[in-house]
Amino acid sequence: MHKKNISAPVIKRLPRYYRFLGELLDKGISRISSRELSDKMGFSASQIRQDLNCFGGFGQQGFGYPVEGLYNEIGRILGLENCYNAILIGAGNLGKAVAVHMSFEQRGFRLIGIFDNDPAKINTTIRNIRVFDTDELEAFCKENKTDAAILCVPKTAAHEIADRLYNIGIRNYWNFSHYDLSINYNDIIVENVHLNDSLMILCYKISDANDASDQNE
Amino acid sequence: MHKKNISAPVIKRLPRYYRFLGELLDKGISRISSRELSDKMGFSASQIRQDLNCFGGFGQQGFGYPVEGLYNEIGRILGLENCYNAILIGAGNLGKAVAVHMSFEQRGFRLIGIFDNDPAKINTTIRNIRVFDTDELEAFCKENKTDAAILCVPKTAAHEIADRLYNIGIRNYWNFSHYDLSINYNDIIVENVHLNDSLMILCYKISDANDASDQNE
DNA sequence: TAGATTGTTAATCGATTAACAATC
DNA sequence: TAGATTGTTAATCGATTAACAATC
Repeated sequence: MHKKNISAPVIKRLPRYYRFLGELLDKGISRISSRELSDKMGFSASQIRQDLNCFGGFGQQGFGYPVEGLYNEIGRILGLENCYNAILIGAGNLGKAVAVHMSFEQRGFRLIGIFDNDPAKINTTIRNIRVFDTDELEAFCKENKTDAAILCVPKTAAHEIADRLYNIGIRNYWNFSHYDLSINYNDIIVENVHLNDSLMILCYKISDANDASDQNE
Repeated sequence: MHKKNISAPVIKRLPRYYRFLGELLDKGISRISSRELSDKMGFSASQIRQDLNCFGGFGQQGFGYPVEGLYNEIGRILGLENCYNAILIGAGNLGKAVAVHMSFEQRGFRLIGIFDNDPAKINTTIRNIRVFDTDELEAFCKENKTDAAILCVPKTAAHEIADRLYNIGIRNYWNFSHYDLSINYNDIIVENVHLNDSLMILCYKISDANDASDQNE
């Protein structure tokens, strides 16, 4: 079902296709050509056809692609019909935002537990999910099948928590902490969200543009 | 000062260099070779030397790179000594997390105002910064030089807010909303943080790995 | 059928890796 | 000096774009 060895650039574009096709679907558009998609999304038509053909021939010569069929197909390729059990560690501002903000169920996940070591937070609920004491991590994961962990802890705590999660047997991570998990373990799957890095890149882009407009180099 | 036409892959790696060099500095390490950095960071030594040489010859043959000098140099390349005035729109969970969580001052920015249209939030303070009514956006930006906007509004509000910010003259955006700014304006600088996309990519990676271990294709 | 648009191969472009002379 | 490691050029690899035959 899944084709293998799809390159990282292609995979990164899939959610964007999914988003745009969803919008077209909402607008009631049922058919679209790679050329029209190109205009809307800013990828070249050639690249769109190449990308889609990694997974199969979803289009029809002379007519283009069926929006709904393609939308569903990409959802399936992404694996969104799954329901991976995820736990979130760190119920600070960021952890709370992630817990409340994300539509996990529409993205292939279910949030089954939140952990924190702040007594003021333990036993409260966020989005109807109980906040447990971090001490209970091992016991919880023994009782509840846990497929993935979301790391929203400060950098100082990340190393210890990561070791514990790894020892429990968790191998899939959504990592918001400033700690490079893949350096220490090589048999894990990590998707990083490094907000600091992102902000620094914005800073670079702005500074670079300013330098270019000031002609005095 | 800034070299021009640095490729996007190189720029994306800069914050990571900065982070690792900062750690070495904390540990009191004063000198490092591209080979050692390679082991720590997971980039090839060749790539590290290529990357750094985009900006200048910071190393010394036979000895390697001075950690502190290189750290400062990359900070300067990123433009972190700047102090761009930024406003944040949307004081929901995510906006609040971003406002509280980020060390703006160490990343070239200063957060000068937060905006929301929820009466319960207006005139409260987050991190000592006042939350203003979104209606006051134009007036505020007239009074206060505003270099960048951080968009933490829901998708439904993003389009209207983006138009208003653009009309005010703001051209630099840190975009957390699910709205593609660069489709509508072509003279702006945007750095996107699409959490939904990131979660879907994690879903793909997990599903893909599971398919590979189930041999039944 | 004629027009349109895909699927796919070939050409180009760019990024990464390898190699090595320069030099500390 | 000899050993080590950079800076930089050349070779390779991979991704994007262009082109066009297949076909709806």
